[in-house]
Amino acid sequence: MNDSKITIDTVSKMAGVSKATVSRYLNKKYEHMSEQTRLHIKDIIEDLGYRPNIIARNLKTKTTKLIGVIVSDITNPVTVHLIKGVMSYCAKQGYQVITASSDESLEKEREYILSMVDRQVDGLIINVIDYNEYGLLDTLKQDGVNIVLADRTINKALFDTVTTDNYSASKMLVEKLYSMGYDTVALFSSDLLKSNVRLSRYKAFLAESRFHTTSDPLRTTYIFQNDLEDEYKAALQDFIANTPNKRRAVFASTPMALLNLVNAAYELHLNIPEDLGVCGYDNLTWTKLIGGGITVVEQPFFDVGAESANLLLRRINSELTGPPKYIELKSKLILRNSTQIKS
Amino acid sequence: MNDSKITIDTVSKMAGVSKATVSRYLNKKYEHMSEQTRLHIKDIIEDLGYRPNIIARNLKTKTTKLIGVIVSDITNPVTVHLIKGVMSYCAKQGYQVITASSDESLEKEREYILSMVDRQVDGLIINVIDYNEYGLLDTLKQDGVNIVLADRTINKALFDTVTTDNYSASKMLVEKLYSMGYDTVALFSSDLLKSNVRLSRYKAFLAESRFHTTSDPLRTTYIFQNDLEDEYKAALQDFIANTPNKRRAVFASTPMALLNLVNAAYELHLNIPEDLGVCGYDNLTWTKLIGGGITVVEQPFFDVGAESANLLLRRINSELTGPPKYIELKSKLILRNSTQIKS
DNA sequence: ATGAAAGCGCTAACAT
DNA sequence: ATGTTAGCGCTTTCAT
Repeated sequence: MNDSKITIDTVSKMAGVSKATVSRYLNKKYEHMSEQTRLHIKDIIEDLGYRPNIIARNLKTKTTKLIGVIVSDITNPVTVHLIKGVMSYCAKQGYQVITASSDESLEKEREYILSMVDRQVDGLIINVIDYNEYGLLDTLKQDGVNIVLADRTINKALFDTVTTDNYSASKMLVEKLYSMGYDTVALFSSDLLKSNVRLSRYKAFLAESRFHTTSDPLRTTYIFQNDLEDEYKAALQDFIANTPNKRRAVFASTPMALLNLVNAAYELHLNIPEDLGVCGYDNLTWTKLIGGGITVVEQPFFDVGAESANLLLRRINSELTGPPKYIELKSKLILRNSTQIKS
Repeated sequence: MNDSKITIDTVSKMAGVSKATVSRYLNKKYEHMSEQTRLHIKDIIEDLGYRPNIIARNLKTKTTKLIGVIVSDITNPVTVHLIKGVMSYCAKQGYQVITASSDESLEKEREYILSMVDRQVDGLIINVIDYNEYGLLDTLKQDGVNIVLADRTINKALFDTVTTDNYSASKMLVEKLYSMGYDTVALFSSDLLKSNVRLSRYKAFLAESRFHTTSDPLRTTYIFQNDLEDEYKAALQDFIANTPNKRRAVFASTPMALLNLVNAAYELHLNIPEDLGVCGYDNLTWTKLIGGGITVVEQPFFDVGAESANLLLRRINSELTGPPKYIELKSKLILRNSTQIKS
């Protein structure tokens, strides 16, 4: 590949020292080394343009400084920030990242995990498939593989986990809507069974709603199995029809629901925020601009990634021992025009 | 990590054969091997749950089955499809992908490239920083590193390149607008100097416009240095004011420009498509729904990634030799409501 | 059809 | 402060 002829042997001979000394230099073990030889080796290495063979080092040290990241869908805009967070933290610590997208397939997830373990990654950060049975992960853990779960959780007691405060952020959002003056709030959610993240938001909506209204919040809860445009339109029409003369808002608990909701409002010629308050997950680029800005919950996915990496590297270096950590990072509520109540 | 005690040696002893034979089995060199030993080794390996040490293999064979991908910005929604294309193709061929995002920094790009080369990746797919001076890439190429440039180009004559038909797709779009009945088309573009991709679209706009209108197309060309909302609003106002009683359309040549344009139209209470036809790059999720759907050019980024990987792997395996290939993949024009002319 | 043995390029005990 | 040496776990010639 590069001038693979130049090895540590070449350097040691050119420098007139042993391989061991060169190796010490490479690993910055300068303690018992004369400044003279250190400088000399430095020169030789630069002259030669020598670069150590990482593979040989890996074989010897049984550590690769490679972290495997498996995400459920790399195409999801928020996932990318998670990956970026991991990469950013890892880069600082001299680790590199190998990524794979399981595309919501358990089989692929399994395959990639095994393949990464075979490659001797020092640890794994996994954005698991929902309702993973985690048999494989459990086995790997027994074998001493370091694993951190990011965003989606399986079993807090078993695996280090970093996620966001879906429940409390959703509660806070609903609370905020009522306190700003809305008197009825609906939930628009994509299929609940697919994800416990969605489930948390759903539960938060129900729990918080009961503090603010006497009517059954289930009556303004709309779940969409297939995220079809028409379903949203019908649901929104229903909500409007059932809430005449009310100050109403809709909380869309996924980005897809939010986009469909905004579109339904547009098609029904409902003005945001005059006829309808709108808010939801996540802070995607378009939410800043459309409709004069849409109120959203922003999940700190970069931080989730970075914190996952932090946890993982500390486990790897045994700076962290003991039972699994469960870390819930705080989301941010971004108030925008779409929930500016106009009385 | 895993039961690293189990090596090829363990297997060979358990099976009562030599390491060489086991190695042959692992590499599927069954030609000169009795079915009996083959099956026997298979059993032993399964019983033991043995998995070969990839690092040791890499050291010996000087090949890692690892491909490095460096993108300029992993946060860019279209970039992700490129990565996915690479991963998908590589996975099929038994290669894995190591990714890094240079975040538009030449220094980071350089650092990641070197680090990947040190890791002995078998090849590199790079979505280069614009206006890269490519000195490093050139050197690496000399040293025999396989490199494919994806999306952004440097020098067709020097590097295998896979990109999209920015010029011709943009021309086609402008042509389409006029042939559908618009009589004046404006270009909204983010800063040109940052990217030759944008430059191609700009040139295409000018070239094609001259076929359809006698007025100077530069008069309806708006370039935004900073992508500020107000710049877009002012530009749009200007365009509207200068084109009374015209059937007008705007071509936004980047996703950012498109989003800002849609927002400006909204703020100025201009209806799409009644008052203004709108179209642009790229086919992001929100363009499907907002405004009843926005006409866009969809670049085949998944295919760009897959084709890049294809080219690279063929170079690696010497199935492809000779001068650099330059491949331009066709974009797709997706006509939607936003350019439905209403006379 | 299979085995023996050398060696990939590095690190780390152990010596000196 | 530096050198010697024995591997790490594979693959691959060369024998047989």
